Amino acid sequence: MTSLLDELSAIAGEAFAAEGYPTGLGTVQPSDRPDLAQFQCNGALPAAKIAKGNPRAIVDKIATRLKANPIFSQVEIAGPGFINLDVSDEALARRMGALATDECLGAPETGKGKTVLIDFGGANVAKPMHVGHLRSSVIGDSLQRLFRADGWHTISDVHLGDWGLQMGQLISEIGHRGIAPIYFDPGYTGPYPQESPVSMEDLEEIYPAASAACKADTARLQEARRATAELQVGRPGYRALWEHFFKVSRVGLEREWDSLGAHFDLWKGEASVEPLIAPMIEDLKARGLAVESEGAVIVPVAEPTDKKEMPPLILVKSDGAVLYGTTDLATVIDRVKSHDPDLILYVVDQRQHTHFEQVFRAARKAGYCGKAQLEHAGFGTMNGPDGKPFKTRAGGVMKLYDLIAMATEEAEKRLAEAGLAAEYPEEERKDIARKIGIAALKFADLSNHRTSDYVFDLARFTRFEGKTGPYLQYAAVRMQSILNKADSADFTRGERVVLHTPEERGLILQLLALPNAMAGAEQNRAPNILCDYVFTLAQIFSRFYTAHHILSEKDDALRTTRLALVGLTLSVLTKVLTLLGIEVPKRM
RNA sequence: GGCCCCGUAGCUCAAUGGAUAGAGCAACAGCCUUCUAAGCUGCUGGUUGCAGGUUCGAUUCCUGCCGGGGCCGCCA
Repeated sequence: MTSLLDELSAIAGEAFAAEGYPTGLGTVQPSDRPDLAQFQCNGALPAAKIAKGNPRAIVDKIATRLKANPIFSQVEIAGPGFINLDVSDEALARRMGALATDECLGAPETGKGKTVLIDFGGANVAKPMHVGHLRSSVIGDSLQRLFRADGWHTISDVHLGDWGLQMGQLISEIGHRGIAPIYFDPGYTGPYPQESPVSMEDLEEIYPAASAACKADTARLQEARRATAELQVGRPGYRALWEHFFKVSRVGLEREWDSLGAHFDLWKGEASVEPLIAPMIEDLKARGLAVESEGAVIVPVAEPTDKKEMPPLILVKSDGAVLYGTTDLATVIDRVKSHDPDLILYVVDQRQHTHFEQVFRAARKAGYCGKAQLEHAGFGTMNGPDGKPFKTRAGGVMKLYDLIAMATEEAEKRLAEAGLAAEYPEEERKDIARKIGIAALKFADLSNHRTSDYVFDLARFTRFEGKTGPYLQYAAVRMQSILNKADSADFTRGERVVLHTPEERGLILQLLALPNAMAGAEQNRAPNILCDYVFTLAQIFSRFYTAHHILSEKDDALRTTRLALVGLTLSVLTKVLTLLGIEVPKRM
């Protein structure tokens, strides 16, 4: 089903076309002046520019045509050439009926027949997830949900960091400690033990130690580089160790993402494309796209029109090891071959923008993209109160697990303060607190523009008042509570509604705007548009709720209409929260 | 040094080139014997960093400057 806004735009577009102007000028948008009208169309102004005519004369003609359409209850000319529009109550009620019976609640079908592959999560093997992984996980998962809801075929891939220098650092550190000598014995070729010589907890301790050792001692760094290169050319003992790292890490990572509610279709990593790398480099060399330079193999990607200097993409280092740019490029080949996507979206820190620009250019030059558009959807950092990237009090990196625990604890505090859930079973209260904590983190993260940094403030994020996740959950719970009571009283929810008041009209208009919010969020890869939409919906609902008492309403027609509005609002609210990855408890 | 992003109310943040730049928090004045007082109504708060330019119209596009962050060939 097309959205109300699209229908109005089409009507206005026809009017412009009939006067000899481009259809696109008919774009109708919600009015900037709700006191004057519900909608506005500004197309007459650019039309006047095209025709070099007087906007007023054009707008008169367009308005006359629009007035002939009974969908409008008001068509007025205002200002330099704006057209203010109101839609009739009958048309709104009809639209609402259609919305209520539509399972998708009017979701746009922008992705019909198209495939998007989303690369997010950003985690590495052997490293615990920390606060830096929150944004990629939360934004990526939300985009995945949104694209799917808009009709796209979506494929998500964690694309684990499992093939670079950090692997060599781990291996050489384990060698130094003599934990598992069998993997380092050049004379031994297997089979290697089934059981991992190191646990996730071991890795969490070993990796920082290895990293520090390499930083302090260049000999150790050389050793780690050598181990990396040997792993990549397939030394059996190292490969066997690597397998253990991957398996052990995956268990821990899955647990973390489960608690965040983020899921991946594919658990591939940099190493998955290892077999593709050598042929790819051969191919690039053969075609003269890759060249040797200072002992390394590079792909120059600078273009004459560049204003900024664009360093080449380094495929093979002078020590023979490959880099993440190499695996990223090979991954494009793999993804195009396996899924033939229309779009590959990389939800990765904004600071890696240049890196992706290099990889994308190399992929295009080599013709590896198929029909896929490659796009980096970067994001800003989560900062502490000092405006610098978030740290623990001690100045270290906070683990994601600890962050979630902190949020849950804060949520429990808030519940106690508000006197909510006090008499519920312990287990249920814990579950509610967990859902609130996650909602607080996610909504705070997603409601900021993707590309901007934001300040972490847990006390603010977990409030039940204001623009927060917990507030929206509470709003949903209370709507559900009204509906439960209505069911107990055997009240029916109307199918045909009769709109009478400004509060009812305001609510229905916002409900009907859902498809546009979804389309806008998709187009800009911007979940904050959904956050704005859903918060505004809750505000408008509050106004409606305050103005009209529902369960005590004596007039059956009024009560059924209003119950229908409550039901529909709850459906839309829940749906948008789901797109944001936020769960609503049954009660609070 | 070069390049990229950002600079909006006291604070945290929004705003496809369009009317009077909006929310939340904070402050102030009202509103609960009624569906969970989650809020609602009203009020206060701005030279959109500065200076130019394009445009009928600029927070938005262009140029310069100031301030903050980031990136800049063998880490990811």
